[in-house]
Amino acid sequence: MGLPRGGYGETVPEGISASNFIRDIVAADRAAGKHGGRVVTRFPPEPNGYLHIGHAKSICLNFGLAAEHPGGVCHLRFDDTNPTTEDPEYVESIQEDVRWLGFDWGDHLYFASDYFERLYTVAEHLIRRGLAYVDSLSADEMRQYRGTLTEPGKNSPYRDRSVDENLDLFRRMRAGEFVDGAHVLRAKIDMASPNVNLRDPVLYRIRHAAHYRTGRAWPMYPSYDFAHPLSDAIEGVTHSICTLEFEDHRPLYDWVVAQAGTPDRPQQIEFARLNISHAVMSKRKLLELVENKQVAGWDDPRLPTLKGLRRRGFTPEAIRAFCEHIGVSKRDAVVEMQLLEHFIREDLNKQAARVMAVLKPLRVVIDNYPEQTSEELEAINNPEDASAGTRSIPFSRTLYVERDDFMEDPPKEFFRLAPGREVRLRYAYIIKCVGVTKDPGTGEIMELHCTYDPATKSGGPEARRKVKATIHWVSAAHAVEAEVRLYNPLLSADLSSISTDDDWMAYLNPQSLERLTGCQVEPSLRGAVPRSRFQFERLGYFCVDPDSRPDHPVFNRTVSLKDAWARLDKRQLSR
RNA sequence: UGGGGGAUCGUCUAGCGGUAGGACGCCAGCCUUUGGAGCUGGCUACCUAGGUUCGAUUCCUAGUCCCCCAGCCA
Repeated sequence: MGLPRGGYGETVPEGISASNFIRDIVAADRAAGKHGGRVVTRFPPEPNGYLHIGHAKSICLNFGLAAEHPGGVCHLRFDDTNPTTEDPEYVESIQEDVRWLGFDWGDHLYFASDYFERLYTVAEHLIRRGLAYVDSLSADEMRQYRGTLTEPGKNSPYRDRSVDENLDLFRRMRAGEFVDGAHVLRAKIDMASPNVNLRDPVLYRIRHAAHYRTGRAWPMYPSYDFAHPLSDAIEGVTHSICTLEFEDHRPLYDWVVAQAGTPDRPQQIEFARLNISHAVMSKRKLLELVENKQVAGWDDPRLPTLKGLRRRGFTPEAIRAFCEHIGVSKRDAVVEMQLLEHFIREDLNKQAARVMAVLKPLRVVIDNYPEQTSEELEAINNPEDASAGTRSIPFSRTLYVERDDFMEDPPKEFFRLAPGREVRLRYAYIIKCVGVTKDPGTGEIMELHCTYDPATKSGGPEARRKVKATIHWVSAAHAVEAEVRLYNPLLSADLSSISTDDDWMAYLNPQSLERLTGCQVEPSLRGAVPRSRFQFERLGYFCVDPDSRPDHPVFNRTVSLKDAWARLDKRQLSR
């Protein structure tokens, strides 16, 4: 399996690529020899936050496109044109996340801030050609002059300043002679345009702020609408792929790109951003969650950030498969969380070693099993992968089973353990429940007494005897105590269905995190390394959290197994 | 009421004038020492109304609904 790469000359066939409208455009352009037959894309984050799965869609699209075409390249460019929001921490984090996802930009790491001098030159060029002017309206006044969606704007009184005056003012802006907000550089396009983005957009604003890379070298900074198209042009990007909200910036993009003076002009193509049901995706809301301590941080496993998903136990392969599967279109879409879960289950089913872990332990004593002794049983590590081999697990007189696997008065659809009933202990024996010990005060079930049938041992003479259910267990004396964190949807409703955005926090699911302590896991899990992934048989996929310590293992549930019993249980069961 | 986009199973998506396909999900069954996985079968869709055409999801016209835009954010 080849990993998608951004370097020249590398092709990557990874699975089957479904067609989408952007793939079609790029392929057609290439076939037609447009852009000299090159394919150059870019992933252009602003380093002002952490990446989430929505970014993964864009990353997969851009790097994927480059990888699909011989000689294709995908750049990683930081669009760092706003010093007040950006931080090198994010630059690091974003690179780490893109790499973790499995992509490689090779030598093609760029920063818009590296182009500041060149951008400045283009701006002066625009001024000389009468295509840009220094405006001295206040922000408030500018808003008024801009008009509204239905009324045209009107020209600023400064719009007709001479080239010389503009040049002088602009140079003094650069020299730092003016305070923030005193002037801006605007493109001279059309204040009456029905597209408000064309009503003389701001190209430069004065901002006496230190930039994390250029420091105090610049007292003014280019806006996105100016820096982005030019950066694309400078880098020789052929296809500049962005999200739908930039659709009506495209005429401006083209206008700016035409000023770059580059032999080839990049083309902007827009697609719909990713939404996932019951997930918090907006930067603002994620920040709110983190700042209000509703979650443990940006890597909280309940968050759709790449760091959160990684800590949750997701694999890059599953995320890439998901991104490939959801496709690319221009419709506002909400993908169901179940689809993401499907892809992580599919991947982990193939990869993850099976182990036994009891989350809510109920003590079981096998009355007819000898005391002070134990035996080793052989267990299969992964039925999907014979090469994963086997391991041995200890069995003894006192065990733990899942409390949910016993019912004193079960409905007929329940075929696990109950008084007088038999079940198989996975890889061990068939046992029969012969007694229930309860707390005399509370009536709570404290312990089960069972008998075992030695002939039913796995591999033994009656091993093939059928019982209705097989349950997991651990030997009490050998088990390792662990903490297990279960995650449920962060939101109890779909944000897209909520009318007012203000009180979205009211929809936070108070049960989104369940911390289980006193769990009992099989001894092979002792010392499991952080981030390693397992299937806890019959329960789900779990990974070792970085919070784990040798004496205190902590597991995160990545996703539960599909559970036919849980489905039955939801419908009202007949007793 | 300006401009730019978008409407196909419950969800995501394919289709490019010729029987509307796939995936998730759901349902039923088989299998099973994970009520997992796997296997088999089934379920449900072209926003509306006109028109063009032998034939329209596709082309045309008129509507309807949804999203985005009035930062010196990106």
